[in-house]
Amino acid sequence: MNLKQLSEILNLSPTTVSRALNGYPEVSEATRKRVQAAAQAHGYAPNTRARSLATGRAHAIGHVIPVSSNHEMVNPVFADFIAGAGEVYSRNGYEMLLSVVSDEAEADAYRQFKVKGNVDGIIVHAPKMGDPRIHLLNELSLPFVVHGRASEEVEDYAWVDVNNFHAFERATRFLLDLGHRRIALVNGIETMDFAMRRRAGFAKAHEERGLSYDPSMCFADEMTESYGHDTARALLARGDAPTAFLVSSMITTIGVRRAIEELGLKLGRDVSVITHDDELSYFRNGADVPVYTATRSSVREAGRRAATILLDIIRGGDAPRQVLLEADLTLGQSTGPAPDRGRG
Amino acid sequence: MNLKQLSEILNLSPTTVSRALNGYPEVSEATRKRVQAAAQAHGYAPNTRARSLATGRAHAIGHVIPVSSNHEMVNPVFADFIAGAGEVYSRNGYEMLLSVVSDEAEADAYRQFKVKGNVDGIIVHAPKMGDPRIHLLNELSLPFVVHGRASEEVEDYAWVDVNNFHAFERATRFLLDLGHRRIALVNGIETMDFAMRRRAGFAKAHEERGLSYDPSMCFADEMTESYGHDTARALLARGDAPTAFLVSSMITTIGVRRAIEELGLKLGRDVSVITHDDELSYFRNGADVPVYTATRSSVREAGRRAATILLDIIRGGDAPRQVLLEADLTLGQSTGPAPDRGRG
DNA sequence: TGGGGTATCCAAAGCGCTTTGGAGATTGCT
DNA sequence: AGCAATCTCCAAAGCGCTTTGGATACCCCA
Repeated sequence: MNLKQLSEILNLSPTTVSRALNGYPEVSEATRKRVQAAAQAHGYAPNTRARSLATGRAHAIGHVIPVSSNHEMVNPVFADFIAGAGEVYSRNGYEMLLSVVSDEAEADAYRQFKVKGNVDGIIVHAPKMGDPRIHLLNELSLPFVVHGRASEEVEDYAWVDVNNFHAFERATRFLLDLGHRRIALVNGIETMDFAMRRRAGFAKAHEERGLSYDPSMCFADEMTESYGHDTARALLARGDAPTAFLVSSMITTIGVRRAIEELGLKLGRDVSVITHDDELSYFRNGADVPVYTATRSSVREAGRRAATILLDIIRGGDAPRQVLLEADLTLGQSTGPAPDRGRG
Repeated sequence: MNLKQLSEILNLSPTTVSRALNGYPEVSEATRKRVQAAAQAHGYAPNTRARSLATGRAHAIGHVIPVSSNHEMVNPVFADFIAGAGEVYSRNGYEMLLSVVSDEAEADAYRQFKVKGNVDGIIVHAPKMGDPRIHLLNELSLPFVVHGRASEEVEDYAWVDVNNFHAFERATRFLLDLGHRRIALVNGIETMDFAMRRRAGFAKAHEERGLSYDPSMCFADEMTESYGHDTARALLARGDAPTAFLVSSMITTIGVRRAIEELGLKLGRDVSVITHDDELSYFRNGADVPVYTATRSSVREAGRRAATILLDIIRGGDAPRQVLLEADLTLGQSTGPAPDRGRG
């Protein structure tokens, strides 16, 4: 069933049917109703490709998912981010185009999107410091929103980010307040912008109290479970073992926890842990009392916000282009006062 | 830059340029080279929408991601499955269209794909027993591959599945061999086909030894971490606590582990656990010696296989349409002989 | 009655590509 | 040399839709 066939059934021209369906005023309410009813009855919906070609708008948003070439890891937050963004897209009649691409090919993926004209805008994931993609996309004049920010970037661009600096600054302060002085930072790869900011917050909290931290207790890698385990295991074997961990992801925290338990230590008593919690749907941080003390911010909500901004840009709206979300610091069972010196 | 402009630069007709680029034989090798070079130089790539309209092939595959309406959960295996499928798509010049949709709206999402003509095929996720989508898609005559199977379905269809029955049968046998007699099954929702099959395998292993299992030790729910925790916590408090757990997902197993440790029990000694391991990229099951004894099957590989089959169907190929992957049973540190009766 | 305004509908062009059905140039063969 | 076969290339139609620029019919008022 296409437009022409439907119009023949109705004894109308394709023009009128198209206008009726798209809400143009040049058609009487009576015929509009008639057309809508017929479209419904025959299960007609305009062919996306034809409409896109005619209007020049793809009604689709592109997401480029980078797969790190070394570990072939897919960041687990993508699923939830995409779920959030997807909600907004469907509600607005947009489609989501996913491109799974290895790191190096990413820039080219954006160019392809532009040249092939199959998206109206793009969401940029996982920006690195001074990420070149921002310049590239501005140059291509393809609307985009970044999930995160790219420091050192001077150009103007739209973004949705969590205040990672502030979150980790607060978390660190909290641990210092509890008397912890040897705090390990188990961070993401620090070319990633969020990781760099978290580290800066961690450092700032020490500085402002005139304390210094041990760089040999700061780690940066892809946030897998085994990374958390192996790092914690090694650290806890040291003579000057840390009394607290600040961990950048729930998954990695699971590994840290495993190490702690293997050594017969008790979480929240012998060792304190604060994690960053993206509120992944399958990994809620406890029900009544959270299991982990955590800096918390919903990545799904971030997805919604980013999508909303992008659609607004495409429509030429004037909503704010930059959203900085503050993370909650929720108190859970994984933190406690620093144990007496006697232990170490 | 479009076809016409490029052809003007080259002093050729659009026809010739199109043919040169698409490898038709009606054009000399010399001009083909010239055309390709020019396309490269000017960064030309055909407009997807126009090409789709002309050829009637969308060069895109649709994935419908259902978001369960009650818990708003996104299955964490999707990310890895999609990464696997995405690889195959990009390699073959296909795009991936994602539709995030609540359970109820799913059937309609497929109809829309068909009517709007923006995909050439569909991957069906998370089939339920006797899933109506299979009949629907056959009726729509839209090529599709199911990730999993739908028992009670008599129609013919393409699928890629893990032998869930066999995997859980073997795992159960293994626990029985170790002397375990009270085994808890912490399963996914049992309207899901895979969950039902796993339960059947679990039952079969008992039966064939003339043993019976306690239905009050069988659970079925969305596979979150807290589900695993709360279930194990409750079970271990019982007088007839299980000595072993068979768990349907790594995430849920993390919760089970947490419960075990909270109670001061030792995994692999006091309580044995076997999990199903989808080989999620961020959650590798240990390095040298696996942490968990597990039935293991790469969901990413399943994604690759499913995508490959789908493209073959679309091209009218004749590769096998049904792939049953056997899961490995890998021995890890989470299982051991059943503890003496004395303990309970 | 007749001219201007308004409401309603339509014909045709065009979006950028592929593809059918030739046309012209070149070659091979007798 | 002359004709058919073969190489190259091209004009034009068409994919299904939107949109510009009318055309027609109807109404109101002088």
